[in-house]
Amino acid sequence: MGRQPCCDKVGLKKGPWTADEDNKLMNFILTNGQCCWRAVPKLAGLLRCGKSCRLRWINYLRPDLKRGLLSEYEEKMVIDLHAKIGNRWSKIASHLPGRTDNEIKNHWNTHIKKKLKKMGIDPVTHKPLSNNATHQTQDQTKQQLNQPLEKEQENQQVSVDFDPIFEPEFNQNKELKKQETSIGSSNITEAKVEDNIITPLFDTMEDVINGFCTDEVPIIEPHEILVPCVPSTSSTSTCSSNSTNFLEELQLPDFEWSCNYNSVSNNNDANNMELWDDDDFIISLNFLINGDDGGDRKQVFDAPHSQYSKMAMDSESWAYGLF
DNA sequence: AACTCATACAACCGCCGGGCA
DNA sequence: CTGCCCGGCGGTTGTATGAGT
Repeated sequence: MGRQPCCDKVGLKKGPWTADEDNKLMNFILTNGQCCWRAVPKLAGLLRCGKSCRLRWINYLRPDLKRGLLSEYEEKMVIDLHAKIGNRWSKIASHLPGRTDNEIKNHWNTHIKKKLKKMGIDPVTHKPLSNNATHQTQDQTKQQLNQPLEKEQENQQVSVDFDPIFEPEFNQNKELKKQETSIGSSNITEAKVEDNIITPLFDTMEDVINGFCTDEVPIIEPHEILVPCVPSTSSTSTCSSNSTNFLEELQLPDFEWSCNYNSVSNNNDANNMELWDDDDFIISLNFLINGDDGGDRKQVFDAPHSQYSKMAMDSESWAYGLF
């Protein structure tokens, strides 16, 4: 007996999502939270399969997504992590807040792979390609790859000294892992070895992002979130103000960057790892909710309070892990 | 201006593993 | 223990866009 398809494919729409579909999905998730994805399309009035909805939300609609090309620093992190754990894009993505596995995977395939090859590094093994000519470029490569990092290290006064690409130790670890697993060790052993490989990352990156990992995002209780425009008697309600700083008013849970990190993020440097800035978020949100491309950004702020209330999460939404 | 090719990225597909009855 | 459901993951494909001729 064959496996049941994830959804009834007859009559379901495929291909690029329209603004209207995005709108419906966005509104549904923001109103009801993430629940059984299979039921989402029906409930949201979409002719899509649940899987497609999930993908769309995770890879495109999630408000906490970061946009634009990966910075050099993020790229470096991806390379480091790939060297440690291979094509485990979701794991890699979990170390880069605001980035999705799909995005990283695409970026790897389109940019980083080529870059590494050009630099004489095998993108699969992260070892120098066996070509004398390429050896000459190794030092340059190392310099180039480390440059942005070193630059940032100076700024951040942190040490990121573990570079698996050029650390023989890394390959030793890898070999060790292979050996242990090939001996017929249990999954537990494998997991332990993996942990050993991954652990040093936190020792180093910890200083950079203050130990942040999306796997370890502290759970924020619903009551801890202040949502503007939800009818409230609070005198501190920011609803009444006509401030244009929507995000400030929204007080969404934010990532806690280290002070050092924040200081870097404040630069207008391309290497920054910052989430959407207010404008990006507003434009996107406005577009999604109103079908407006942001030409009249004011619309969001002038919207009636009931419109903001779409953003209000009940406890259930949070229980489902929205955001 | 029209065409071709390359590139980037969104979306799909099939498989896997965890949870549950 | 078994089978099913569901979410998640990684590989692959499809499509839009830009660059080059």
